Amino acid sequence: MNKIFDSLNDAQRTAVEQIDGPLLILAGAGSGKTKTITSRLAYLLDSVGVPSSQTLTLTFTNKAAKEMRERAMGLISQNSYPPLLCTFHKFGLLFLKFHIHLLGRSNTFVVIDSDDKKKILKKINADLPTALIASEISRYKNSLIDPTEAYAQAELTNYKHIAKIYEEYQAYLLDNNLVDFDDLLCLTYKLLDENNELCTQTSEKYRYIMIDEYQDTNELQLRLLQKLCSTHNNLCVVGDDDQSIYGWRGAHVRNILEFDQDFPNTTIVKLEHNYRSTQAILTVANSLIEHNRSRLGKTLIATKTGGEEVKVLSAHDESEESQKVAKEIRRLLDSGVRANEIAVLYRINALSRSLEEGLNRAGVAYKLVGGLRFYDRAEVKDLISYLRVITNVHDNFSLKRIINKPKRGLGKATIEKLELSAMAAGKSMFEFIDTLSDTELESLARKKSVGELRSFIREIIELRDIAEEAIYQFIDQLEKRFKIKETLKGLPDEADKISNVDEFYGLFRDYVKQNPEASLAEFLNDITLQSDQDQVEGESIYIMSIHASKGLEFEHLFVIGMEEGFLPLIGDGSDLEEERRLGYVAFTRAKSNLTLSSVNSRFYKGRRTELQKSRFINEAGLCEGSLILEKNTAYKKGDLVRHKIFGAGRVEGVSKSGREFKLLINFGGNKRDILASFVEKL
DNA sequence: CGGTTACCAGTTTTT
DNA sequence: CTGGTAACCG
Repeated sequence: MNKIFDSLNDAQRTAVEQIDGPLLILAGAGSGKTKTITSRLAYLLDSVGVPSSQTLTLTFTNKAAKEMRERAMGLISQNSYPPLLCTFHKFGLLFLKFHIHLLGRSNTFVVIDSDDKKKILKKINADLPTALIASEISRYKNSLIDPTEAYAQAELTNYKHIAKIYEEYQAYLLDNNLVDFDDLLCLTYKLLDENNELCTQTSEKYRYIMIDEYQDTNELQLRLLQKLCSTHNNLCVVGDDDQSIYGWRGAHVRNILEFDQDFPNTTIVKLEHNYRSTQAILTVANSLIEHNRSRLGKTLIATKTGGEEVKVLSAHDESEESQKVAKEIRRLLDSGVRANEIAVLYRINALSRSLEEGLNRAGVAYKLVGGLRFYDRAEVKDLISYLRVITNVHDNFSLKRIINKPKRGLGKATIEKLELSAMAAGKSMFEFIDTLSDTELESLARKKSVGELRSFIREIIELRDIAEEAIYQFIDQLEKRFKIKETLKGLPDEADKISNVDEFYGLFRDYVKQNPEASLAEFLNDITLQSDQDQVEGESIYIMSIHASKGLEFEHLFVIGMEEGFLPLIGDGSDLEEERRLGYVAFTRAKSNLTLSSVNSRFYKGRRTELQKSRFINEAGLCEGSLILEKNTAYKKGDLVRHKIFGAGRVEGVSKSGREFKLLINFGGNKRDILASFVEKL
């Protein structure tokens, strides 16, 4: 009990103790959000005596779930059974495993990822871009609109077309017993919505529900939560409206802004004490975010006073920018700062290239966070397809991916032919090929391929038996039979690919060791819901997009590309307030040092563009040359100066005029622009 | 079938 | 300038 409360401040403690009814915890950046949520869970179990099986804690990412679980387990007394703490999607998966039969479907379904989804869509439609259709279908599902409704409400022919594709896509999923990510949530909702008894029963089972990062929830998630707490309304959500940066992905900031309207009698607790950043950094972050109109309003209060001023660095172009940043980083490293305490952030990934060049030239090792995810790499997806076919030979989709890997002399046309004939015969491709005689097969494929196909079929069947009877031998047998690594030889980035394959093999072996009873199918569904968890440590600095930095913190932080058009990024669908929140998220990652940089021109999309400084620099209360590196003559806002005629004044702004600095000076209410050479520092 | 070249579009990204 | 895909020959 004391263990839980000892290190909490008053607001955190209030949040922990308020257990009944809706509770909104507005947790500012660095305010001890995870500590509060995990303490609350421990309090529920240990002090209130709620059985752990009656709690449900949901997060967005596996990483957050894992971190929270670890921290909660450290607080909870040993004798309680671990509470359910997982991602929204994992919860959906578990729920569907138990209840999907109520929709007339089998619980042997397979979860497909967005890549699979796009491939299916591409097959269905040739003309419209699949990315667009994928996101439209996702939008429909998240608004609980089925294909029939989508068609009915579509006015433009293009949308009718999309609705039609949506219908075919759904039929395809149903035929192959597949579910996509959105289905995990919308089918769960559907079950709860259509079965009152199940809804009541489920709500009564989870009497205390907590949601992390509530500002990232969408409409469907809100409605799902309303079902889940329909019998008790014991819903505690934690989030920060100022850190809502996923609007473009369907997150509704309104969910957090209007939480008390969705759940009447809400208690609101604000966590405004920031334990991460210095006062100097928080002043800048607060000043920026205050320019947003739609926010609940809170101000971060520093617990670390003082701190170095936020620096603004300007450069002529991206190569000078990265050179300057790299030089600063080099200096930090030379002064004994550990590499993993340094990070560089940017709004768009395209900015990483010049940065990487600069870092390489300065000999600074870096780790790029984000980029292509492990499970999305082609060679890893191939392996997954092998595993999927082995668990389910009827999976035509995965079969097509690997049937010619390694090459078996089958081209697009042959595969198409096989598929169509199989369809006509009412069989899956695997089954079809298996039941055909050699002569029949020869009429569909090259003679040379027939033998290859036969052995492919045989190996798959044998591997299926091995998976069932001796799963610990499975990986070795898979590699032995299909020579996966060998076929990667000679390809570009051969070493990387092979090491990814080895990594996958290792992951599989670990999984088998840890879950000896699990089947291949369970392994597959688990990894589909998993993102990159690699948090490689080592002596290198981090570079990543602002989005990827959410939830992280760094002692020394650089934010590059502070220009109009890059941050804020301007384009269709861009939202200035969300861009400002991105700036806020970026700034609040810094613990003791923050440096912003901007350039006069940047090479982007094949052309050089002249750029203006980001308005966010001004909004943050910084001005050009707030503190310019490498120039000891620079003035910054707040400096006292003396002019021969006007006397003493205070600097309010600094800008550049040719090679000189122009200062905006306030001489007792009289403001004037004056070149720096005409004044002296006091 | 499989490798080549032409062409196009081009934020942010988890599950 | 990139990277990814579609169309095109050997």
